[in-house]
Amino acid sequence: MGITIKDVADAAGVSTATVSRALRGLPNVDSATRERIQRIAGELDYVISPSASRLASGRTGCVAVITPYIARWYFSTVLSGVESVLQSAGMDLLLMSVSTPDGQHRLPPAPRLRRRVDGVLVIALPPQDSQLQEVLALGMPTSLIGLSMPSVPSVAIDDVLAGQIATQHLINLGHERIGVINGAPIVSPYTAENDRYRGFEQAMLGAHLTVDPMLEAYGYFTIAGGEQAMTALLTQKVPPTAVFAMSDEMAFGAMKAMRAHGITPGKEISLVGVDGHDMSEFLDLTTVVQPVQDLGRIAAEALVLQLRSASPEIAGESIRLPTQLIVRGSTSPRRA
Amino acid sequence: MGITIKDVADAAGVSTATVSRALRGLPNVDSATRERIQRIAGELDYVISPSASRLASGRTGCVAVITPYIARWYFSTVLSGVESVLQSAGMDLLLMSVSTPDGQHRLPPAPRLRRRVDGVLVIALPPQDSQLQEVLALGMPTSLIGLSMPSVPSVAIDDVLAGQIATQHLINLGHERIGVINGAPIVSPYTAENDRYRGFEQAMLGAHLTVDPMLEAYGYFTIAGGEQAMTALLTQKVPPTAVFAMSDEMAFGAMKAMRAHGITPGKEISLVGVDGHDMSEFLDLTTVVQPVQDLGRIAAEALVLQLRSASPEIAGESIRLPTQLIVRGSTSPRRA
DNA sequence: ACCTTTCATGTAACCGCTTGTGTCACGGAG
DNA sequence: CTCCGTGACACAAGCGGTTACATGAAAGGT
Repeated sequence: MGITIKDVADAAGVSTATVSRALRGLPNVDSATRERIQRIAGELDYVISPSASRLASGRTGCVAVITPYIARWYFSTVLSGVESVLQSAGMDLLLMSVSTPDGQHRLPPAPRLRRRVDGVLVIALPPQDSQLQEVLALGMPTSLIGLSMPSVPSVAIDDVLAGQIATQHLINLGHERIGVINGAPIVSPYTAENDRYRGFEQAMLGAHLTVDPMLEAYGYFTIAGGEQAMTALLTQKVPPTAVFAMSDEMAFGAMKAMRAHGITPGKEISLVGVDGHDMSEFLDLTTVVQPVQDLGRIAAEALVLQLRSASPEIAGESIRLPTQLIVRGSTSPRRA
Repeated sequence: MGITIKDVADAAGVSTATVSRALRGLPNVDSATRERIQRIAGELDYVISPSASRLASGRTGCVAVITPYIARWYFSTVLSGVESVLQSAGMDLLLMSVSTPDGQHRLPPAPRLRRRVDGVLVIALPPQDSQLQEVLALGMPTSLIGLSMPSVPSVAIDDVLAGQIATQHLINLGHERIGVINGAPIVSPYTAENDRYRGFEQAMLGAHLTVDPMLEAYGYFTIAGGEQAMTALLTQKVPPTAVFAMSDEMAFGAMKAMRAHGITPGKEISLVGVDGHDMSEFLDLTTVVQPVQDLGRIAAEALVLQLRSASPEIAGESIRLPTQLIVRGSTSPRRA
């Protein structure tokens, strides 16, 4: 139905091989010939057939992005960074979510990746996740975003440090009874929340403060989760004077719970989050900002580079991006 | 390198044609043969090569989603609905943003669609957008989300009605000087903001209230845009007693501006938005909720249906989804 | 002046699957 | 007992590129 490479070849009076070389910028094509072919291809409005090209060359020019959520701030922001790079690189971005919008598990994406993409980018899937394991077992170029894992290239922040910075900020303000709003207590190393928690512990220990298990609460990484956890903390006999929430969205939920209890964040109780969520400025939340979009961007760049160089086993290195504490109204010195 | 259909055929002692038919559930295959082939394919861990299949059949099994933004709430939420459906339908989702994360224009996506996807889903691109025009000119099955346009199938809410409902709510509360925070004043029909504005006008006229141009302000569809617009309204000699913001994010910005002026939303000035943003409950914003995820879901379902039935010219109908006013603390009766 | 490179291009064999067209055996109708 | 319809498969021609290899002419070395 469409115009094929043969039509272009005939119109230019050359063979399809030459057209193929000319259009892809390969060497050994006379520049005059190349230009003529390009012109004719343009006039004919010729577009290469990806399927045919892929079949013949073995390369798909596709990268899959696998993510647990699409509609959450962190994930969509990473995604936008990834998309930006892949698009400029001329690669197709296949989006696959690991779970339904309702949070239910779905068919594992791994089988759908085989022979379909050249590389995979995985956003914040915990190392022990079975879906992630299957993807890694495919043995194709893969890098992780927002999570580090031994022997797999990744782009992430130093979560231990982030937790440390957030906690140290509260300590510097004179707080001693510091609570934590954490994700579900999964027994797994290498997750962001566990690293942040370790940073918290280190800061506390460094300041000779005790980590009180009574001041820890758990919930989902959502507003509702944070709200629930904060409510639990507030119903303690002696609530904390400051709280470290593992994410900004949890911190928002914590704010909501505080308000419901007549407490103003940054007055009676200080609150610090992690993320640098779009809304954090608006809500005057002190937070450890991470360069979320850059996470995606840099991971995509590294992957593209790896695919281009066709170095199969030179798995890229892991990259750590810096974070930054932004102090706002939700934290203040401990009241006397 | 991988296992091909030929390997399966040899192992099963049949021809590749039979394997192809058996694996795709086509008729005229003995059920015993089919099962044997399926079993062998499973044992061999055979996966069909998409490129080859696409080349031979002419169908790609891909749908492109074109969106102006990825990281904004509305767009990522629509996207999650779309992805959910496409994934269950076994179709690949190609994500393409029309602009960079910084908002700069990018190479038009249309050329990259040809021969690459079977259908296109476009999220909230205004009808006069050149990129949209190019996509439509491709003549492939396309449907629009969040925007209606004559002769192109779409899934959207009734934006006129949404504007009317929001405004009527303010009118019912006794407000007469009602301001509007609108998007940039583009001269184009069919955009969501223009329709919402028309709904606003209709409600005002229906209540015999005058639409005061001095009470209209413009800004981007972001927090910053809303903040800026609200600031403009607040510096009027006689500010409005109520404001209709075209989106929740603009309303958030308006709240920010109000606070900066020592005004509490819902007390001195009432505020209503449109969207049902995740944060609207948290911020106690009255809003006209639209089923954003369903927008994407239903559009994707319609497109899949159309592609399946292979009815090329039966462009699906346009679908209107309902909205719902949720009254919260940001609106209250006009003060005496 | 002759032989070897080098460069531009043509030839043709795939890449792995789909599908229209045959072929053959079987079974019921005449 | 022959004829024909039908179901189950096999055959083979594409689908539209890519690429190793062949070819021939021009350029360069001795």
